[in-house]
Amino acid sequence: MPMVNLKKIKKNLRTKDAFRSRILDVVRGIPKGAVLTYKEVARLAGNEKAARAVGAVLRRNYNSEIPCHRVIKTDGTFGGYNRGIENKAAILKKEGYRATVNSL
DNA sequence: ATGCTGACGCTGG
DNA sequence: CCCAGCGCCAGCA
Repeated sequence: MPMVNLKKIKKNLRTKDAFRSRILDVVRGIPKGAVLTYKEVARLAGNEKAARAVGAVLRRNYNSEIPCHRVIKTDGTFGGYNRGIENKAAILKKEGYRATVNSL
């Protein structure tokens, strides 16, 4: 049973891997009825300039525990969705989202 | 290592 | 209002 390699863990914190998990963490925390923009998620994940990368990560994520349908564009449009853009719109409507949660 | 691509964002025209 | 041009970053060939 090897003990945890702190060095490696620490290094991971500033790696793309970490960035990715932070994104997922953030998205996982979006409450029902609310939505965040890609930019917001990027900021909460540590890099405001990485909005585009956020999309890239979410696009490749298929974990149903992650409500990636609650992430939309800054201009208010939906953006894309793995399981069908229509589905995304439908779900959001059903959840009755109001505005973006900038205060997180 | 290098070059494209894309669920983005902002500035102009 | 619509669109092209740039900048940005991670993912992948």
